[in-house]
Amino acid sequence: MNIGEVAERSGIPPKTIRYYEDIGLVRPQRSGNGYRAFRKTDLHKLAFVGRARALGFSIEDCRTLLSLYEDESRESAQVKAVAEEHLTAIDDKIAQLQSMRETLSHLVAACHGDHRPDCPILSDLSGEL
Amino acid sequence: MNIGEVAERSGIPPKTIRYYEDIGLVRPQRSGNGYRAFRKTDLHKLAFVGRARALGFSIEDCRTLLSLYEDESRESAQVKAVAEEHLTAIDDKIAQLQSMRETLSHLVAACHGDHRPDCPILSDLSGEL
DNA sequence: ATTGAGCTTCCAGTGACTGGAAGCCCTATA
DNA sequence: TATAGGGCTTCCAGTCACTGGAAGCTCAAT
Repeated sequence: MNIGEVAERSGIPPKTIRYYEDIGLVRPQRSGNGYRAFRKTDLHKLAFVGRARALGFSIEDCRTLLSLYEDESRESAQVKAVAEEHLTAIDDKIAQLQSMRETLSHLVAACHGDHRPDCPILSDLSGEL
Repeated sequence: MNIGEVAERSGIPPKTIRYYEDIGLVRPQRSGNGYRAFRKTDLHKLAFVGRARALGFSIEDCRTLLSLYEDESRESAQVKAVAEEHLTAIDDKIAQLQSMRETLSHLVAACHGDHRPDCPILSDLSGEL
């Protein structure tokens, strides 16, 4: 398979696939013409990474998860630990965003949003009490 | 004021303040010795940016908000528009994270997390049905 | 023979910093 | 007066995960 087909099948753009090769996530072979020659396992790996990325895992997490996936002597506890840590990070992020959302929505609601210059959003940002 | 004092008072690290000068957010004067000489208005601006950043506004948004703040002929509708757009972006982000959280938490709950290798997290990522 | 699509590499840019190195400036102490 | 330290300066490079673009090779079809 050439990169285009792999891109289509995995949903990952060619550029990104090349980048993943650069950083050693996949190691496709090469055909005589210099084109990358992907095997099924490469496609499989890329799809795996695509799904992990969609769940927000970092590239380093993906690397870890891939190696656990390929390690038959893994313990599921190792996988779970990675996932739980990521879940915690997601929760922290959500909490942070919700706190921003809270403040911001109050400010937006308080701003009349007309042609007049006075604005509680700017007042807040400028540190007025 | 030197950069250290401004950093302490605004809560923004010296490195970041220099960066903000680089990109033209603040334009402190210079003392004879080459040190940056911040006035009260510079400190005020930096604190403004610090609060805007804490609400998740991008640097470009901060630039816009600062210029609106300094523009006496602004209309509050302009400020509100920026804030509402950002609020929408935050909501999108939260929704995306919650969707990840949803999937991930189910997977984590389903993984027994012991010494055995079989793991529903890896199964899911590998595309098993 | 030529087009056009697809592939290759390499370089640069994104956002918003952050770390580090090399070196000047200022104050205090021995 | 020498020196030690801390603070300041600039510049370069790295972060994360791509993404865009340029120059050029390959391949299949016309």
